[in-house]
Amino acid sequence: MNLKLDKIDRKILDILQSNAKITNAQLSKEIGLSPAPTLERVKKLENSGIIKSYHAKLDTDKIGMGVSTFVYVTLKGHNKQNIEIFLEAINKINEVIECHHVTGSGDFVLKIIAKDIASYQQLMLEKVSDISVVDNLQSMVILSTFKDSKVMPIPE
Amino acid sequence: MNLKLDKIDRKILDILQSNAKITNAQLSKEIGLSPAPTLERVKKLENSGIIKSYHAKLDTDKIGMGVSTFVYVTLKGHNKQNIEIFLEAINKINEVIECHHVTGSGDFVLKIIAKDIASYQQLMLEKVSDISVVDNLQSMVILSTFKDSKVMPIPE
DNA sequence: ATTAACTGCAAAATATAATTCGGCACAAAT
DNA sequence: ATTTGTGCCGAATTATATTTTGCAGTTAAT
Repeated sequence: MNLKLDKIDRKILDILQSNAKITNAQLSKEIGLSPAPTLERVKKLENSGIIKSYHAKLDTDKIGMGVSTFVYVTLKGHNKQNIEIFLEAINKINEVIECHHVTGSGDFVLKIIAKDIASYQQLMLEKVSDISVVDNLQSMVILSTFKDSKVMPIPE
Repeated sequence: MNLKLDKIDRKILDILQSNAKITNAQLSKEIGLSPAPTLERVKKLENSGIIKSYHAKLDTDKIGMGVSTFVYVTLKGHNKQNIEIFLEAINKINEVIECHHVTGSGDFVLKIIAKDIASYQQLMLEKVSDISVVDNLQSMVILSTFKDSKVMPIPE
């Protein structure tokens, strides 16, 4: 599978990142090709795994999930077994929508969403703090989000 | 506009969050309705703003953006004007894909992607550190991402 | 209770879009 | 020069979305 991306491919990726629901006909116009080769390129990008998936983005306030937070987690020991225990527990919690292993004094960064502060507190107390290998938690509540672009720049 | 979501709406949102490219026919099967009312519901969800947009998710490694980081930013003053100066500068940097105003001793959390560590360093030195109102920066490199679900739970 | 208005649904008809196919042009290799 | 491969286009075909019509259940007003 050839992964080299030309200018047109990058344009396609740009457009599909910001609007996945565009029709192939419209996409082909915007990149300056006819529908057939446009579709061919999109399929190639999908099959090669460059495009991993397509997702609907929801309004968190409107679905009643008004509270979003980042949580910095430190584990009791940084060994492999503890990490596995932690990840397994985290995977079961739907409100944890992101989990990243990071460098720095802490170990993990989580992104968590909740209905409100009360249910956030409950979630943290009952589910997250409760994970045996968790040593320390530091929460930051997101007051507002100014950028959440979903469009990554693509290097040449 | 009525924003009340019933069980079927929530199921639709669940499915579209994890797979936005499903056909209406298939979606209608999975929720147990015929295509017509299914489409009607999806359109309602779109028009009411509950579904904000649709996005392709790319493989960061395959597009050559292997480095992702969280950056914790403290401004020199927490006043409105400084925040505006900061946000304006941040908005121009494509590699900054997220920017959240958060509680805590610092002010903002950024998510930044870059080709590699070298270009990340260059980006930080030349563009981010350079913003006049930035006081302190603390970077955490993402070693690996275990969860990035794109599917938020929806309360009843 | 009876009617009217509304809502959500299904089935079929229609419109739109995706996909496939055949062939042409250019480029690289022999 | 000839072959081979790649990428493109236009047209035909197939699949899908969308609209329309009408029916049934629910609610509200008379």
